[in-house]
Amino acid sequence: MLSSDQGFAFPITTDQNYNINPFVYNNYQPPLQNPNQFDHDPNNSHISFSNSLLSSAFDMSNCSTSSEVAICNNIISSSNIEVVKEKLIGGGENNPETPNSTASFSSQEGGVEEDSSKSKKDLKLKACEEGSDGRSKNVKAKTKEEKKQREQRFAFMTKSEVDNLEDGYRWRKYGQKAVKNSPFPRSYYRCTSQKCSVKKRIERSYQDPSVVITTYEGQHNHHSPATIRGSAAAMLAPSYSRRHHHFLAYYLKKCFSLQLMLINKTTQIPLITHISLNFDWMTTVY
DNA sequence: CGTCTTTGACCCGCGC
DNA sequence: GCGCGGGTCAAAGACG
Ligand SMILES: [Zn+2]
Repeated sequence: MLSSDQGFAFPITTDQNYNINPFVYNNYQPPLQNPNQFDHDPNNSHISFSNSLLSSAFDMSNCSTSSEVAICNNIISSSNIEVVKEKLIGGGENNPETPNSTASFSSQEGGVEEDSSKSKKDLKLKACEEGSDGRSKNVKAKTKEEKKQREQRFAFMTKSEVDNLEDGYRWRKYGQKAVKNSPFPRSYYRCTSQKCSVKKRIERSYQDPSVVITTYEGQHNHHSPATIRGSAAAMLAPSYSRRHHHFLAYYLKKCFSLQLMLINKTTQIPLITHISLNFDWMTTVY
């Protein structure tokens, strides 16, 4: 009974230029359009979320579980990290114009599940049960019809020199493979928590070596381990964000349900993600 | 000695 | 069937 099964996911479609184009489905409404809510602050060298974003991020009072927020502009900008660009986008994976939400799950072969954004009512929890037993790999991979991954996934790009970005959890690397058409390998990590099957993979962008693409799959069924030695306030401090920017980006995005498009500055190829709202982590912050 | 990384083997779905 | 590519396993190492 993993509680982590409530979101479904999607499709990571691939094309020749990008190999990540994930949509994460969670029963939420279409995003609000508040382009001005988050302004890039050039004066803040560490992290460029506006104060309004940060304050609301850590003040749940005005955040219901169904709210969604759109982020425009750069999210993070610092000397060594930068979410390249985000814009409110529309549904179609191929057509960023129309603002709408999860409708575009698109394409997926696996997509039995999804009734798109509106009919969220019938979440089919059964979807991803297989994960329970991590060990016995053999044939038990039944769940036939459901076959492969149903785990919620999302990815985002960060500009960073280091591959190993801090995100508050402990990971065990279980594989590394060469990426086609890329000089950089992709690393596979699994959460070290016993019953948690969350995975992530990290790779450097095909052509822009300064960009790291991190893809998370699944939801943690536990709190962040070290929940970082510190308080929320500490986490927001510049010195903290400098070291854990990735962590912050991860949670801030998790915090709000977002639909955003990341555009690689050099290639202009969008990366579209839809991220779910989740405040679970906050209980561990204090 | 526990924990995490390395790395080739293996598995599996898919297209030819 | 075969090969390829993505994903995972697990034995052996590295490390503290
Ligand atoms: Zn976990």
